[in-house]
This record gives sequence, structure tokens and C-alpha cells, in this order.
Amino acid sequence: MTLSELARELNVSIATISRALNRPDDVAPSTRERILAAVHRNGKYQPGKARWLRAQQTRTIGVVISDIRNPFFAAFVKSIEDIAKDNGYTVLVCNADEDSEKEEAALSMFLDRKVAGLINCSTGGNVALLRAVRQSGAAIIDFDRESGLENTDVVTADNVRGTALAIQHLISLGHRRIATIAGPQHLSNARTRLEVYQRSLARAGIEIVSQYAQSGNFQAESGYECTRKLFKLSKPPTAVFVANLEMCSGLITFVRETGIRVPADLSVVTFDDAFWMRYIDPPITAIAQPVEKMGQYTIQLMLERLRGSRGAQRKMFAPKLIIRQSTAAPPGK
Amino acid sequence: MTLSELARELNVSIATISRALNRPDDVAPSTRERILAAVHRNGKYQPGKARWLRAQQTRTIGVVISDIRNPFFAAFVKSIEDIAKDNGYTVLVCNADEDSEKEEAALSMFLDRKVAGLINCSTGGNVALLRAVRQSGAAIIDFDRESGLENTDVVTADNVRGTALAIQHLISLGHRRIATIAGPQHLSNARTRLEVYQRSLARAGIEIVSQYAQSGNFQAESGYECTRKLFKLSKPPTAVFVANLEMCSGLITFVRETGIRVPADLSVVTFDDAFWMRYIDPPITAIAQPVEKMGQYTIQLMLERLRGSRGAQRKMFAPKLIIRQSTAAPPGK
DNA sequence: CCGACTAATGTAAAGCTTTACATAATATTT
DNA sequence: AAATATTATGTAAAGCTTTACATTAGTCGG
Repeated sequence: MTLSELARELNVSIATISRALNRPDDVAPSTRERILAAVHRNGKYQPGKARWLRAQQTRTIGVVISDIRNPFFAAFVKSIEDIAKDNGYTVLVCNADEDSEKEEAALSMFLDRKVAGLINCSTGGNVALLRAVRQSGAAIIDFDRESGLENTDVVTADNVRGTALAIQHLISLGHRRIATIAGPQHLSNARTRLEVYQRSLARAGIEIVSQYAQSGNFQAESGYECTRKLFKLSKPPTAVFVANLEMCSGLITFVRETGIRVPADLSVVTFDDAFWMRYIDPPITAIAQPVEKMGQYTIQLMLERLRGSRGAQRKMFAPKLIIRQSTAAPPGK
Repeated sequence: MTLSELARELNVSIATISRALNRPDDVAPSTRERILAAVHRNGKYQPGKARWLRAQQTRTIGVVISDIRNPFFAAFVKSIEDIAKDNGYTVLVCNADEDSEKEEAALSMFLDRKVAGLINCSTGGNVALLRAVRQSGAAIIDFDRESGLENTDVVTADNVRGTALAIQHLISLGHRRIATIAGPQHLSNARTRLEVYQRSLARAGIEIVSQYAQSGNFQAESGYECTRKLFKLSKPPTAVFVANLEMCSGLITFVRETGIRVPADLSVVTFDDAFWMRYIDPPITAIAQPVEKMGQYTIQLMLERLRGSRGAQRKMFAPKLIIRQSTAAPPGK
């Protein structure tokens, strides 16, 4: 039912109805009641598509996440939502699946549909499109990775510190043959994690073996594959640093299938913590990011930007090393 | 940049540009190239909000899921997406968090933004709104739960069979004090699971103890709470059937904290399987739903509906009982 | 009781695309 | 070569709301 039909029925102008719905104070209480009552009665009037044509604000925040199956992003979305809702915003999620093409589709969609704000876990490309989104008036925040868009807020974990903690932990246990299952190198966070892995080894005077650095795509299957490759080497590593949760799942599947003992044969430390890591056998040593805090911070920042505050800032959250039983001294020590 | 600006620049009519973008065959190859080139050059023209005003198709499928942190829904979305993308559709996700109010916001949003199709994991209310969405021309499919909307396709697991399998498994192990951590009773699937639990016990001649049926809200915390309540009883159960994954996580946290031994003190079987259930200690006996298949079926059905096929159907997928080590004979047997 | 102000409502423009229909140009048929 | 069909483009309407501005009615101070 359109405004004009409703208007005819109630004998008021379209404008009055629109006002009664959008700026209730601008219309006399009596008419307002009459209109609102009718709106409810008639199977609820729903503002149609033309709304966004004129409306300045859309009260919608788009979120592009990179992997909906990764609990890290799920928790992130969840923590954003409650605060957004309390402030009258709806959160719309698109899953890019670490795929730049899908990200492009998601961004176009958000641009089309004119979101007020965009929180983006970038795959790395699509800068031009992001620029267009910004041009359309949306506030943009990079989360977890940097998109490369100039002059943007970015909220991430402190990847340098997190990775350093993990590697140092392995070194201090006596490991020297330390591998990594790295993420795709077009992602800023994956790059940092790999660089710091290399730097930490170098600093400790450990020779860097190129085959010890396998690159996956942040999804489970690739974690499985990379682990397999590591154990095909003539001198397999005694410890491995996995760059994210999903790839760690893949690693777990592999070691369980093949009977590799953790930590007796292989020590494992991974970026990202999950509920179940504490409970599996053995419990996994992990670098935990404070997801909830990060989510809350991000949405608060977004709300500020939507209120008009300016200036780009870069915020990093300190991750924590949670030592569990998947890491121990290497065999023969 | 709007079409009219572009039109002036290229010396063609707005209509021609619109056609070049939307129905490339309707425009001469030479002009088409010229237009497309310009469109690219100029920081890429992005169709604006007015597009949806006239366009018949939006090529967008909205999905309202009930809990983004539940891997079941995450996997569902994932399996939908690939096929949707191959068919030129974008998937937009809203998280209702088992909260009818949030669901309402999500549905209004999708109505506003005019999605072509809606896949809904209903919280139970909002039928009027769903009707409005349908009226707007969208195809609607209920997934996992029934919304109550008349004449709708619904895709679910066979909850009757799944629950019966679980309870029979416990009974056949010799359990008689069987509890359940049920879901919120306004959800159709939670209702079915509870009913079948009761019916199965009755059929086996087991007395139904009302305190053995605790209702949670399908989220982790409530699983924790319900377990706590069960163990406060003077005669705690020897087995429990948990109605979904997240509540099972809560249960696990509780039994680990308190040192309750599974399955020695308590046998556990849960609806929904997850990657990690196989690997935790002890591995959890679970009712696995064929999520991927369900997702693929749902999106295929949606695509058919969008192509114009009519008639509502109800499809159920058979779940499987995966017996692991969390279930055993009760103590003293 | 008049003028000035306020409050409530109406009028109409703006917003930007898609597409039915009209027109012009070109190709094809007889 | 004329008549007809086809192709390419243009014109303009339709789509439905929001909101600036105009209008009307009502209030209040002097």
C-alpha cells in the first residue's frame, strides 16, 4: 500500500503521512494518532523503495566479512550488532569468502543500496570501488586487514606483537625447526604475520628454510594441504605457527588422520582462539584476539563517524598468548 | 556520476547508456564499446538508488539467519552463496539472533530494499511482515523452522526422525533418567524436538520427569544454565539430549568446569554436528544434518521460484546419528 | 480588533533510473 | 525502386517518497 492510497483513504496529504511516520513532532497529535492507527490497521504500511531516493540517512551499516565460517568474524558481527541496533541501525552482512570478486559484488551491492557506513574486511583489491562507496557519502572502516584506501580508519589486532609472541614461545621451548602455515599474501595481516615469523627467526639466529613457510588461503582445506606438504619434507619441522583459525582446523584434521602426535612430534600454535580449542585433545596454544572489544570499538567508531566526526585513526588491539598443551619442547630435548 | 552527466559527455541519450549496461544486445556494438569504455574510465559509474525504483529484478537474495555464531547457519550461508553467485545473485545476510524484534528489523530492511527472494530462519513471529514481503513480489522459503506463513516452501531437517534416533540410542544403552535441554518453544523445530523426546520416552514406558526438560534459548549460555539446573536436582539424569549445537557448547563448558565425567556420569547426545566434536575429549555423539545439501537444495529451489515456478513444497532431510564416545551405558550397568 | 507570529497541513519539485513507445536510419524483399 | 522489416537511438512517462516552500487557520499581545 502506497502513501497516496493511504492519503486518499484518510483524507490528508501524502506529505502529512510521511511526516507522521518520519518526524512525528511536526504533525498535530490528533492527526498523528489517526494516521498511525490506520497504518497499523492496514496490514502495516511499509515504506517502499522510493524512500532511499530522497532520504539522506539510510540507517544501515554494511559489513563485508571474509569468511562467515570463521568464528572470529561471526563473533565480530555479533558484537557489532547489539550496539548498532541500540542506535537504530541495521547491520547487513555480505560474505566475501576471501574472494576479491565476491567482495566486489558485495561492495557494489552496498553502494547501490546506499549504506550509511561500511565495515570492510578487505581482500586487498577493489580500492576504486571503495573510493566510490566513500564518494557516495558512506563512512568506511577497515577491519582486520587494510584495504589500501587512503585516509581510512583501520581497526586490527597487533599482528606484529601476536606473531612475535607465538614464535618466541616456540623458540623458548627449544625449537629450531619452526614452520608456518601462512595466509594469502595479498592480505595485509597475512603478510605481516609471515614477515614477523621470518624476522623473529632471523633475530634468534635461526636459519630460514623456505619450505617451512607454506602459504594457504585462510580456509580449512589449505591448512590440511600445507601440513601434508610440511610432513613430506625430508626434515619435517618440530613446530608450526598457523596464521589463522580455519587453517588450524585443517591441520588438526591432518594430524588426527595420520597419527602425528601433538606436541610430541609437532608443537602447534595458532593465530585466533576458539571455544573448542580449550577442550580438544590436546588443547591448542593460541594467540587470542579480543574480538568482542574490537567489535565494540569498531561500531562505536562507526557511530561517531556517522555523527560527523572526522580524521582517520589506526587502532590496534593487543592479542594474548594462551599457552595450552599443544606446545612443548621438541623431541629429544 | 549519474547517467545524465555521462550522457551529456558522450552525446547519447540516457536511455542508450542504461541499455548498454543492462541489455547490451539492444545497442549497437560500436556505441556499446564507447559507452562501456567511458564508464570504466570515469572511476566506474555505479547505478544509483533510483535503479530499484523501476527495475523489476533486484538480483538479490536476503537471508535471515537466527544465529551467526552457530556453525550450522554459517555453513548454510556458505553453501547457498556459491550457487547464488553463479546465477548472478548476491546474498545479503541479516542476523536475527533468535530475537523476534531483530528479525522484524531485518525483514523490514529486506522489504524496503526489495529483495528478489527471501530465505528465512524464522523466530516464529512476524507473519504479517512476511506477508508484506511476499506481496512485494519476493519468493519466500522457510529454512530450519516454519514461520507460519501460509503456502510457503519449507526446507528442514527431519526433526522427528533425528530426535527419535537420539533418544532411542540413549534408551538402548540402558538409560532411564534421560533429560533434555530443549530450545525455545516458539520455534517450530524446538517444539518438535521436545515433543518427540517426550513421545519417545513415553513409548518406551519411561516416566516423564518434568524437571528433566529444561528449556534454553538455543544459545551457549543457556546450555550452561540448563545443565547446572539439571545437576542441582536430587536425582540428576544419567543422559541428556541437547537440542542444538550452541547449547551443547554451554553444556561442555559446565561439565568441564565442574568435573562431571562424560560419559561415566552423564551421556550426551546433541542435535547438530560440528567439526570439533570429533576431536574434543570425549568426542560427542551427534545428530548431523546434511547442511550443505540442505543449502544447495534451498538455493536451487529459490532459483526455480525466481524463474517463476509455483506451488509450495515441504522438503525434509534425513539426519544421521553419529555415535561417538560421549554416550555409554549408565553408571552401575 | 488588528497585526504578527506559530502551528498544521498542503503543493509540488526533486531525486535518477528503467522501459514502453516513437522515430529515424538502414537493410531486405519483391 | 518501392514497400516492408529490422536495428539503433531518442523521448518521455512512470515509479513513490521526502522536503522546501506556500498556504491556511489559529493564537496572542497590544
